[in-house]
Amino acid sequence: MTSLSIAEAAEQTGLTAHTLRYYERDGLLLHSVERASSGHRRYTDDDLRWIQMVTRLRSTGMPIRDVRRYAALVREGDGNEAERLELLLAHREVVERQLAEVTSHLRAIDYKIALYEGKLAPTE
Amino acid sequence: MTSLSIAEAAEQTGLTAHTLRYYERDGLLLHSVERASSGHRRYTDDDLRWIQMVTRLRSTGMPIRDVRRYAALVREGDGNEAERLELLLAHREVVERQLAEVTSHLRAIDYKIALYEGKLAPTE
DNA sequence: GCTTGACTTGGAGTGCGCTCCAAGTCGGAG
DNA sequence: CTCCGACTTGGAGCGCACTCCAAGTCAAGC
Repeated sequence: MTSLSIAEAAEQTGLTAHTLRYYERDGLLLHSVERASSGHRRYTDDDLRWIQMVTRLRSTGMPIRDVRRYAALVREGDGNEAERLELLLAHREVVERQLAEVTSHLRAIDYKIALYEGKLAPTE
Repeated sequence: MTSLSIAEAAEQTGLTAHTLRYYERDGLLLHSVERASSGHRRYTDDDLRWIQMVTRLRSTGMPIRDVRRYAALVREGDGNEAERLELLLAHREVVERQLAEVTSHLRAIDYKIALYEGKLAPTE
């Protein structure tokens, strides 16, 4: 089991050290990250795996507040899987609606782009 | 040519009256909206069409600042189509990268969802 | 033993995109 | 003439998600 400094964890996860501390403070992680005798954080593989899940939720647009709720459910342990599932399904719906909206707006923008390209090609 | 009050324009565009004023102040519109003798804004069809384009750019994630740049180019009139095209193409790239990222993260979340569903179905 | 560099903390600051407030104006209904 | 409701303005405030700062600690190298 490797154990990484905050800088290494930042590199691995694509987050900044600032953000890693912020997530921990804000209750997005399952528990406080272990410390070396120096007091420096040491990230385990499990930590990184969870942070990856957090990153997935965040970069699909889930608000910090909801990630915290999800983390709290997982922290509680077995017995609330239905609730976790509900939360994920609700999020999934939001994301899909959003994807559809962005896609349709992008098509309209593509149409505009085609106009400009058509306008550019013939005229000198 | 119809001409709408700010409340009606808000309803039509899905924005709030606050946001419509804010966009105008911030230079996202092509020109100041016309006024009735009372001083109240009157939105024309052209205004609404442009606001729709702004909405498309915004809801695909283009920052206000870039929408303002695009509006400035259009305001300038003929001659900078290449620049407008460049801006739209750059935006398009960003959006597509983002769509791809969100989609792939969503797949990972779907996998998690499947786990929970599988866990729920068999056990009682 | 001193310096260096990577870390620690609480708390303040930032950027974005609205969102709202207070005070005022206007046109029309009663 | 008075009231109402829809609007006007400049400017303040807000929520979100970081992002940074100052001051301090620690381990290792010279």
